[in-house]
Amino acid sequence: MRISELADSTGVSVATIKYYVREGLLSPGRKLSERLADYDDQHVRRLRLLRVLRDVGAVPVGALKALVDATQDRTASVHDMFGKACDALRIETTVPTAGGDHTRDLADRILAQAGWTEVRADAPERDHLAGIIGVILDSGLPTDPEGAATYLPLVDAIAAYELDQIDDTQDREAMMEQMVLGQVVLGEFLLCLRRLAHEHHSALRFAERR
Amino acid sequence: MRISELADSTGVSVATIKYYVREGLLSPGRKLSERLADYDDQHVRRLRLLRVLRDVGAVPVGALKALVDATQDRTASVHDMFGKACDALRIETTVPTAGGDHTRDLADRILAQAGWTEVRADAPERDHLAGIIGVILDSGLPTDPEGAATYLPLVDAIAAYELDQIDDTQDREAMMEQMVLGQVVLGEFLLCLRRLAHEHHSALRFAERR
DNA sequence: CCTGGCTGGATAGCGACAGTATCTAGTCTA
DNA sequence: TAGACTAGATACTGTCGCTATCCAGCCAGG
Repeated sequence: MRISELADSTGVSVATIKYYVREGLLSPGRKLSERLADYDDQHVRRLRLLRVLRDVGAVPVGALKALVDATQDRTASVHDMFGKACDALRIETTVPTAGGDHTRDLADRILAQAGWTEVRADAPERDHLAGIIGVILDSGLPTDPEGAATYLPLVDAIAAYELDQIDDTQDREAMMEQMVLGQVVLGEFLLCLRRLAHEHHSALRFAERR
Repeated sequence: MRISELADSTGVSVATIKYYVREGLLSPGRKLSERLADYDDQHVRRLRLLRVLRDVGAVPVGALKALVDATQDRTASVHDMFGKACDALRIETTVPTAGGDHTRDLADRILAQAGWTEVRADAPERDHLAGIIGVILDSGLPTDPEGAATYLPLVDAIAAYELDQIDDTQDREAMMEQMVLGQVVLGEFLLCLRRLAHEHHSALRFAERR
């Protein structure tokens, strides 16, 4: 398949495909000659994935690169690969590390309470969680101390269900694809449902009230 | 309080404050003279809120404007205001409306199944949900047909809990602030916990596996 | 009273990001 | 063999969220 066909069958412009190849998101086609390369179904598949991640999840190009690199590293276990995916997909929101050690401690306690014992001790996500806890604490959000207790079993159920869906008879790359799509698309799905649920419950409580 | 004090006590530069005033995110100070205006605690509060929304939630400035406008409209009910907040906070990810009526139908069915009867019939979020369902369907994500059934009670519980936390003895603006912070910060909290849970469950299943 | 720093308001500029366009020189293919 | 297409390099564009500069004018301290 030539580049123009790849463009047509994915709806991505030739210029953008070249850009993605430059950025290392997509491997160059198999060279047939100096001025001609061949692209295959893998390219179509990858390109479709990249577009979904960008269109639905607004994943930055740099994060996509990290994802690709994680997939490429054949020495890592599947779990390590998934860990890197989690790291890359945490859109880098600058949570000003307020609270310091205290919030970090609270974060660790939440992990323990949830029973998530297998999370890497140095996972960047831990710091992120601590940061968010800091923001929650000093933003005047009315959170009761048992707030986390309400969330944890629910989140655990969701994550367990999603991981359960992954078909582990496939190859590494396909599994990574499922993991990443799950993170991003189902994450968006989740937030969307939550907003709808908010609207419903807000109606029950506040409709007609000025 | 003069503008430089407002800047100091929020950590936001004077230039940025001026920019926010220009964009209508922040009301101009009460004019004391041609070249001097007075800012009060409301400004500090608003500015802190704006920064949290941008730093943690990466909410675009345009969306912040929509939020401010929704708060300002005193004729709307609290629920209408919250509805507008939901609309503004759905970061506009271009979900290519694949599937057409079919996915819209599936979306309606999910709402019915969840029992969220109070969602506006013309809520933009419904289309967004339909779009996401479209993406899920043709992205090869292994979703069993009962997938939604797993999510709905969990999401409903989370949303109900969050709305329950809102203190309705306060004024309109304070309630809006709580609602918006809840949407954004707790949304981030939720996704963060979910990533951690993914990592834990992935470890249980895939550690050491190449 | 004057001088230096701060102010509101307007306008212009900047850096990151995600492409898009153009150019070159070569290569198919009809 | 002419016209369309291609890889690769480089330059440009538009949007976003600020920053910086400029212009008067006011105000407070010496």
